Amino acid sequence: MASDRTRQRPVLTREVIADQALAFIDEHGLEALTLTALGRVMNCHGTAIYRHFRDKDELVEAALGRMYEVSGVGIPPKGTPRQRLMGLIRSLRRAFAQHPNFALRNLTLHEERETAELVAGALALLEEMGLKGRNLVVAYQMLETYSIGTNAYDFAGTPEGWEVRRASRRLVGHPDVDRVYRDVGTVAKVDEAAFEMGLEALLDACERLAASRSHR
Amino acid sequence: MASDRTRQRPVLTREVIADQALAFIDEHGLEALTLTALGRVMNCHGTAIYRHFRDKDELVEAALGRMYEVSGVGIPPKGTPRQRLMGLIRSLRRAFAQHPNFALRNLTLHEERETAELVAGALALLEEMGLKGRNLVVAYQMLETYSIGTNAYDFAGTPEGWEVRRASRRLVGHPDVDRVYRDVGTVAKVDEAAFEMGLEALLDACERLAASRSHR
DNA sequence: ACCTGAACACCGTTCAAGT
DNA sequence: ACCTGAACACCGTTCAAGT
Repeated sequence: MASDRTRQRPVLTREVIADQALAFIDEHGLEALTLTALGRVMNCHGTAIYRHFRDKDELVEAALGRMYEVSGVGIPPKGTPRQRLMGLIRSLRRAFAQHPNFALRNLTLHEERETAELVAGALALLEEMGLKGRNLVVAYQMLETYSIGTNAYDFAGTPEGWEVRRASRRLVGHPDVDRVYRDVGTVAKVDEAAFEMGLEALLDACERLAASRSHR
Repeated sequence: MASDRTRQRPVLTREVIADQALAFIDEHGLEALTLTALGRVMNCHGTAIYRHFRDKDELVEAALGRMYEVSGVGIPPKGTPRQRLMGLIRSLRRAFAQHPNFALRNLTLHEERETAELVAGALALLEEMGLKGRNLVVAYQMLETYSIGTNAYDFAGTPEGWEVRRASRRLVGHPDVDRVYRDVGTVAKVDEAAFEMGLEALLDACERLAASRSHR
């Protein structure tokens, strides 16, 4: 119905721009995202973006929000509380595995409005596991910090960073380490095994805390 | 013995510049570190630094190295393997608590030559606990990722970020959470309790893994 | 109302020129 | 050998001018 759009430029709206920024960051990385570069991709002047976003930071935040949406981050509807909690944390990890260039950005804190319902859902699951009071808060914080922290460290700079981590490991000169890290593919596998092992251990700790009678 | 140094400028050497950069980052943050700003502090032209460092990244890396040194990061000489391992990880956490502006920088991987002996020491302690082969590598990776990841998430943007995290928590509207986060001081306390709880749980998992007969 | 183009302040980095 | 100063390319951001 649009009369004549000038040479295939999409309509500039917050969502369209955020999606383009998401694609750009996925392909070229966060450091490469420049307003003029993004404008070139969208067939518009880079400064036009300022009509829709206050500054670059707000744009990147919107792109991160879109990433959460398209990645299907959420709590699985079925299973025990523990299983559903692990499902949420694993869905977060999958999201950053697919969009590793957002891993670092997720560490700097902003007002999190969109994730508030995920937090509420996770808290409800921990309550179902028997946690309450200060124990509930500490357990939640432990899981959030573990999830965000490990995602950031494991995926920041991947896949190029795998070779760096592997080289650093072999520099140590330990025979067992040397054998495991013989090829680059094992770096991600070890990271994954370590993540799963840690996740199970932390949830064990949550269950133990729930079983203990001390709750402030 | 120096004949006449021009108005209190220290001799420009890698170590002196790195120390000044460390102090600057501690005070003003990593984003505020500009070569011209650092030059102003040191009474020299900003470009003079390029005589001693290849680029800004190399300078920041040197500052991070100095931070490790002055913070006394290391393995305590006495105790059980588990205690010594926890001592190392806690010393790392103390270092970033005192120098939070380095928390984010530690996530991007570089060739780690200086920390190689710490890695070797940690591996030796895990071996004393009975770990070997692939299990040893996975356990080590789990602890390293936990340490670096939690430090990054807990300290990036502190102390200003505490208020942001607290505001985000109260946004959820959960009564228990609301009560715990009544004042800002509790944010750091909850983070600390969560870190300790997770650390113990991960070391429990390492001991269990060592006790199991499956290795490799 | 929305976009363009020029402009501003500020980066990291290079390099010829000074001493 | 080491530092200075000018210069370059490139940022984010602002704003008057166009349509």
